[in-house]
Amino acid sequence: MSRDANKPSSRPRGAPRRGEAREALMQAALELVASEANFSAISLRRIARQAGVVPTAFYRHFEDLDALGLTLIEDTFRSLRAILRDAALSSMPLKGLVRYSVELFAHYVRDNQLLFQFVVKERFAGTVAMREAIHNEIVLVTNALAADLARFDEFSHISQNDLRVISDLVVNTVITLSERILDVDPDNAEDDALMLRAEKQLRLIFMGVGRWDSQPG
Amino acid sequence: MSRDANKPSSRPRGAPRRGEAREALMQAALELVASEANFSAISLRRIARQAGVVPTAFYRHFEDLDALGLTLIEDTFRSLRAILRDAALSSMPLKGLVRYSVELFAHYVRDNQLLFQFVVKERFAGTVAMREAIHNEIVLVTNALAADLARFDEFSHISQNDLRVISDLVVNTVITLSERILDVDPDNAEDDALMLRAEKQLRLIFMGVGRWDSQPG
DNA sequence: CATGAATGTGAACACGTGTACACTTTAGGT
DNA sequence: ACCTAAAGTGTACACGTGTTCACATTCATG
Repeated sequence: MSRDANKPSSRPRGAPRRGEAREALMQAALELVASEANFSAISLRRIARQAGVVPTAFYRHFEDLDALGLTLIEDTFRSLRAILRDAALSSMPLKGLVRYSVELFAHYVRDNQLLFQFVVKERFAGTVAMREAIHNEIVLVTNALAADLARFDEFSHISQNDLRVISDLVVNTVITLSERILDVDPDNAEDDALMLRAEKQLRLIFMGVGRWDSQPG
Repeated sequence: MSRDANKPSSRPRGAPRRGEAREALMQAALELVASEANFSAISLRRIARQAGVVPTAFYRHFEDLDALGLTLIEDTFRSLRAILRDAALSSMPLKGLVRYSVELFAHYVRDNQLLFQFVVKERFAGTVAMREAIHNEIVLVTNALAADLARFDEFSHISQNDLRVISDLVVNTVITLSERILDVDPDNAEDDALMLRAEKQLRLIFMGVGRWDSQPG
């Protein structure tokens, strides 16, 4: 709950704070999407109301709702890319990497609940532009993972193409994990079980890699 | 005595005209969802218009939009369950099962494009009731797969719980495949590549199973 | 045929919507 | 201290929405 009441006319003849409204609109959209079905079910006016802003003010910051959505998606993945870069996963021993990665990711998803909930919902139900944006970002992550895996001796017998196939499977498994974490009641200890399951699945995949034969044809 | 003896289907009391409008409404909803972002972005009136029916007629067949959506989900999975049952996958040799299953499923998804597109979009962006319905159906499929896998000698060393973990991974991989098939241009030969990738991923998983050790702790 | 339930119809209502417009206020560079 | 572009505000309009209500039609069954 915000401290000032949701009375729009209580503002002293104009809200001077700069750039604040833009942030407020984005946050409002996230909150509403989290409490409703999805983004397309929410109106511009509702977002403005939730942000404590007059409807027409929206246009000062975004061309339309689509632009807002794209900005949120961009923000999410910019932040995620930073996390993955700083984690420096490729400089770790493969042993224990799975557990560490899963915990890192799960933690991050929980810390950015609203953003990820937005992305999960819009991945298939969003506008064409949104869907494409999300898809492209996921492709980037998958490629980065493939490049990281290539540095491990355990993957030296895997062709570049197969590395991408494997990374794709890993990324999908992690995406599924995050979808489930977000579906669970926030303060629920149940997502330990979810993490354990994902961890098992990833270890299973890596076991398969040991027997995998990347020969042409 | 009544003379409706040779009528196989006992219609409800009164004069239920052929459920023509009901079918039209469902089909209209599917078409609109396929061409728009998702279900919540479509109004009752638009569905009625597309179905060639007056708005108020909607209420003769469904309590509200949610009920329509739930019916579509139910239909999709009823049909899918039938396919999987008739396929009798568990009576096949494990060898070649992967390729066969992938092709069967891909074919089926393409044949029921609109239905699956609906389910994919509503899986995370739908109403709570819809999301739960879809989730429950997927759990059923996963359990059935686990039971099927248990019959193969190759899985005899796997604990029941791990069988579910593995089935879960397999189901998620297949779901991802269908999402991608639906994203692709319908008459595009590109989904052969998608099927090949999914097939590789499933074989990788089953390779891991060979080395998997289901011991407690 | 007559009945009555299922089904179809059109008018009406109260309301939320996106957005254009003209206006005021603010903040930062000069 | 001034000027100007950016940000904020209230009004207004045309339109689509869900849902109600009373009425018309259909048609298997008694």
